[in-house]
Amino acid sequence: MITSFQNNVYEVLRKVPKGKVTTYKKIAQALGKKSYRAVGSALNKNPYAPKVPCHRVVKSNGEVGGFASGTRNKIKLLKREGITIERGKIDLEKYNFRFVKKK
DNA sequence: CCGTTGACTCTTT
DNA sequence: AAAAGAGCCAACG
Repeated sequence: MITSFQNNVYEVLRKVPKGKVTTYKKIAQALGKKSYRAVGSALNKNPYAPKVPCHRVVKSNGEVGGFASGTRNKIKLLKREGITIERGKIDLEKYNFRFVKKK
């Protein structure tokens, strides 16, 4: 069962381009909420695996975070997209993606 | 409806 | 720097 909340998360995350990453917090903010945890839960159930790049979502402090198929695998995928990860952390300043802010 | 759990985040020790 | 506590929202039983 796909809830509206999950659908929102997937739609936003779908906009993240290859080679960039976002954080759970930003997604929540994009939805106008502070449900950081709920966002993670939604991604864990992610029914649109190839459509939604859940591996491009990291924690706000730069750590990779979690992954349904193993954090190790997540890191590998990110590196494959051209993202450099050092000591299990990502340069948010470098790869941080901004959702189109419509004024 | 209430309590527990979770791929989180921030502040304080 | 590392650990602990508090805050947050949604899904499940």
